[in-house]
Amino acid sequence: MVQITGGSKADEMIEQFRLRCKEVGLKVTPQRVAIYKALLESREHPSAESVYRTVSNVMPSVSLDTVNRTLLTLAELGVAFVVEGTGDVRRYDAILEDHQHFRCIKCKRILDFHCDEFDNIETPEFLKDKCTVLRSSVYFEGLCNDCQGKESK
Amino acid sequence: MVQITGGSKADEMIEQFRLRCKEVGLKVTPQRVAIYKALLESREHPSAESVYRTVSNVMPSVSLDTVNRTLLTLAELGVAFVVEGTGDVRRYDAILEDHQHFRCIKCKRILDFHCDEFDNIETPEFLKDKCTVLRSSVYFEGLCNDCQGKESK
DNA sequence: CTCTGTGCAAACACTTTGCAGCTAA
DNA sequence: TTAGCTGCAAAGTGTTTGCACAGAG
Repeated sequence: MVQITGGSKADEMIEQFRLRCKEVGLKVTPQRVAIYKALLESREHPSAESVYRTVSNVMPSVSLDTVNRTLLTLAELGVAFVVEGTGDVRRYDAILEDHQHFRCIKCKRILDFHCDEFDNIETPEFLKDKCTVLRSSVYFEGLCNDCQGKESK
Repeated sequence: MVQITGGSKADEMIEQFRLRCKEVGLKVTPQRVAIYKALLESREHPSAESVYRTVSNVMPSVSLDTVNRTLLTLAELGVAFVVEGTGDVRRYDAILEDHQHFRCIKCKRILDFHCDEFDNIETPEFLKDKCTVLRSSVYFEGLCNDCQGKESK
């Protein structure tokens, strides 16, 4: 849906990425640029493995580890992010009643809360054409009070 | 949709669980009951490891594998579920503009879509007291058309 | 020239699988 | 009795860490 139009827009984003790196004091290595570019061009929320395969085509010497580390770096820089919830161990819930989740990105704790207005999110029509929605939820992410104060990474 | 109302009706829920097992032809083993009970009583969306520790207290002989398998079974039964997105490999996204995600629970693919009304989800006041929300999103889960037809589990 | 970033390999953490003995029905 | 479970151990997958060398600034 969201479209990155044309190649020039991508170039522009890569330029911004370079600036952002310098701003924070990170080196602009060919690997980082290639990985960011691959992520930008991917329309499928790739896993590290998937980005690795793409980057390997243009830079066969790159390692999966570098891809992993770089993607994490990109997320820290704020030029990319981790899709909500992914990367966590599996967690279960026996509460079947409507409720929403807040997840602390530091300690990984999940807080339940409930807000009537979020109970019946309507599935957009165009989504119904593409898939069968079984569950929908509103999801919040951030820092819980316990983790908020602590500066320890 | 199984609707269970009430709060301190753990025994009642366990009874329903027994019935549900029989209904589907699953044996009601002490392990299954203990694991379901532990999950019911936990208020923190536990991981398998966490449930395992709890159950170990009352049944030291259980294995982590059984806990893992049983939790998956509970999710299939519909008496519990996997918290949205958890258990997947980490996935990244370089699109910073507002958009929402649909995730196919079978092939794990993620579809982007965009719906204005979901862009500015307001954080409930009481949540603001408990944590600092950095991101909020509306999330849909189900089967994509490609997986829909296929009966292969 | 210096110090960060990279590639490699080993270590980890979590999950899944195969199998033999056990047990709920 | 017997099909379905469980416990154990091993294998699989994804992620992290430690280290020496390479290359960006």
